[in-house]
Amino acid sequence: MFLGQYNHLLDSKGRLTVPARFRDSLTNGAFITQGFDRCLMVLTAEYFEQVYKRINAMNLADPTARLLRRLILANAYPAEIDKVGRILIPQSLRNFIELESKAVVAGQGDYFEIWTPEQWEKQMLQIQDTKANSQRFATLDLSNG
Amino acid sequence: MFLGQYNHLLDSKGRLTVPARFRDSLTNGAFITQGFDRCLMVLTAEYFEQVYKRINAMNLADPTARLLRRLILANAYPAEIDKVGRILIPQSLRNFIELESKAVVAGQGDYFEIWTPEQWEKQMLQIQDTKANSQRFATLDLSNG
DNA sequence: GTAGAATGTGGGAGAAAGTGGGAGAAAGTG
DNA sequence: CACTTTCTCCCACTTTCTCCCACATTCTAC
Repeated sequence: MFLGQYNHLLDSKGRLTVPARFRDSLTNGAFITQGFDRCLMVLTAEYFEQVYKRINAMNLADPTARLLRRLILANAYPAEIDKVGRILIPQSLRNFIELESKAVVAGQGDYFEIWTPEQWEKQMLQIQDTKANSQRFATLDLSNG
Repeated sequence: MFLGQYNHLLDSKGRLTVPARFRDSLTNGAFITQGFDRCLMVLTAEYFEQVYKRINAMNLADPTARLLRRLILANAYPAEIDKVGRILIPQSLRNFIELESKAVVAGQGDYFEIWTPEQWEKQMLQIQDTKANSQRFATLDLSNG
């Protein structure tokens, strides 16, 4: 399970070190893709397979389905971990979130996200607004069982 | 599986380099044809067979079926990969999407698409309209498990 | 507190990928 | 049948990528 946040650096070749605690979950392979909001998502192969199956089940004749397909698949890449635990982030994805040297890696349970420090900062401000929080999540069901 | 997007150049003879990561899937042959929307589709031989069978099973008395048949079959060509990994894009298909020098190659899982940068840009803008997305994604249940 | 291991970062060299063009073969035309 | 044009196969060059090693810092155990 991916938990916690880490500040890591990208090197000049676009490589990012995956936090050591995350690596065990990626031994069967991983995929990196555009996330919701201005961030990237890294998924385990298993999780990505699920998403892929759902997309593949959609009707090619439906224009919206084709759009969705393009969004997900044309922005997804297999993420291979090198010997010292880094993944290469494709140029097109770096462009999408305007990622340069500094990155925030944030665990999200079944997957993790990659942010620029600036965008992450904004997220944190939203999240730390406790007044807003007291109302915001009311509609979500967090009951147990 | 075809994933990711690549910006490649066509040379003066209309040849396009297939991304190296895509080539393994095309060793049994490939077909190129007009896609839905203003793009071209490149299919593996296996996948093309499937599509062909499905089209063949359609009722010839149905005008829409005949249209689809013409769209796909009359615009399909076998695509042969040369020694350095390029396919020749037939003139008629280049005309259809007004393809000149620059092309975007976009993975779509079982097949991949070829776009002009301009048309692809339009697609991406539509897709990244996040408000619309929240609705589109609702149809694709991304919850895990 | 110290030693050894683990983690994060940087860079070089060889290999692979992408692009361009020439010459002979094949196809089309009068 | 001769001629022109298009196509196909081959080679060459440049750029990018990938694999490998090296180093510094942090963490862990004793």
